[in-house]
Order: sequence, then C-alpha cells, then structure tokens
Amino acid sequence: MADDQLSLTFAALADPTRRAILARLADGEATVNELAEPFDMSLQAISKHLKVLERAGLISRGRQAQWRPCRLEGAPLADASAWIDRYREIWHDRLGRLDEEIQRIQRHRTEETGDT
Amino acid sequence: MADDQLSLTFAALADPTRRAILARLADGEATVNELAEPFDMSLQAISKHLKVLERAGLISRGRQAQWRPCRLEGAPLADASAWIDRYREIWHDRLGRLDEEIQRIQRHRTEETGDT
DNA sequence: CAGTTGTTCAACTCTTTGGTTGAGTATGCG
DNA sequence: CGCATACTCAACCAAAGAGTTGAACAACTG
Repeated sequence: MADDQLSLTFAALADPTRRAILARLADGEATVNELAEPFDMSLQAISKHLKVLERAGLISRGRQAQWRPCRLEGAPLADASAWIDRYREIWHDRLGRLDEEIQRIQRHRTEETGDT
Repeated sequence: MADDQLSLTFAALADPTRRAILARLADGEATVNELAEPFDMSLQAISKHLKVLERAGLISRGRQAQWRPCRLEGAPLADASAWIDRYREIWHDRLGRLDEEIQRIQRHRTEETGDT
C-alpha cells in the first residue's frame, strides 16, 4: 500500500472492524478492552487494527495507568472528505440527471397511458 | 479485504494511481491506453486497477470497437462521503475546541507571569 | 487473408494484511 | 514482594494486492 496520508486514511477506512471502532469512538474515549468487546476476535487483532488507525492519524492514544485510552481524531477524515468532495459536483450532476430522466420517463408514461 | 460496498470503495480509493485515474475521468471518458499514458507502469497493471475500480462501482465501461472507454460513476463516492459526514460534526467540534483551547492557554499566559 | 492496435487473461513473484498463539512489559493492589 | 489486569511484541500462517511477462482475444485496416 502507498504510504501517503490519503492512502493511509482510505486504507484504514476499508475495513468494517475499523469503521466500527471509529463509530464507537465517536461516542467518546475508550480503552482497548472496551473496543475489543463487541468483536469475535483476539485482543491482539484489535491492537493491530488500532495501530493501523493510529498510523493513519485517525486516533490518538493516551496513558492512564495500565490503560491506553483511544480518542477519535477528525483531521484525516476532513482531508478524505475534502478529496471526495472535489467530485461532489460530478456525482450530483449525474444523479441529478438520473432524477430528471426518471421524471421524464414517468411523465411520458402518464401522458401516453394515462397511468398513475 | 471485506467485500461490502463501503470497504470496496475505500480500498479502491486507497491507492494514488487509482485516485489519479478517477481524477482524469472527472474530465470525461477515456480509454485504457489514455488512462495508462501518464504512468510508468505496464498496461496490464492499469487494467488491473480499472478492474478494482469497476468492482467498487466507481467506474463503468463501454464498448466501442476495440476500445473499452471508462466513465466515472459517482454513486459509491456519494456513499463514502455520507459515511464520513456522520463524523463531520465531531471533527468540526474537535478542531473548534482545539482553537478555543489554544486561545484560552494563550490568554492565560498573557494574564499570568507567562509560564505554564 | 495477414497485420496492427487495444485490451484482457494467466501464471508467476514479492509484499502486505489480517488473523492466530505465546511470551513479555507496565501498572496497580493485597 | 507476588499476582492480576491491560496491553504490546514477536513469530507464524493463509490470503490478497500490486506489479511483472507472455500469450490470447477482438476489432479495424490493407
């Protein structure tokens, strides 16, 4: 995998487990054990996922006694969103045109058949 | 890699070559050769990248004689953007709070003797 | 028809990823 | 101290990714 920031972010997001972890962290900080609890997976596997998220800058980690609380960091998400948004116009256009097309067809049908 | 739609989309975006291809396609349809031209990479490699993008639904392909023109499809981008946007409030809040915190600290420094 | 162009398929290599288990480190508590 | 808790590190494995080369297919051109 490429190691530029955007690639790291998207790669980190390309896994349901990691997305679920981020969703959990949106509700506030959590420890590794708390994050691992919902998953049928070893603690070490979760630890690895957290490392991926950390490398992507999506989370940061503190130290409180033997706990390493994780916190969501939004900045890379903002960058990823900004990248995608460069295409927002395009997909809006496309979807907009699709809507128009559907409406056109339905008008057509109504005119011709007198249908609903 | 997980094969749900969102994972496929993010995984497809997690590569600079593929992102560059999408950027190129934002300007309009292109053939495989046209897409491959900027890259120092075999045509077959580009073909593979296109397959990844196609599997993620990010592009669709036509047939014109021996050419297979590619077109950008926005729908998965819209989904990806929507997923990230669920965290927009959080990252805005966080960045906002960070600003406030910095300002608070700086006020503090100025008011007191200047030390932490 | 043969030849050229555009593209894909197949097989191979090398690296990364996502999981495992087992051992090791760090902190708090009796 | 000794022990439990929270977590990480290391080694391993199977599967997937990203690239290569060589061969094949498809459609146009002379």
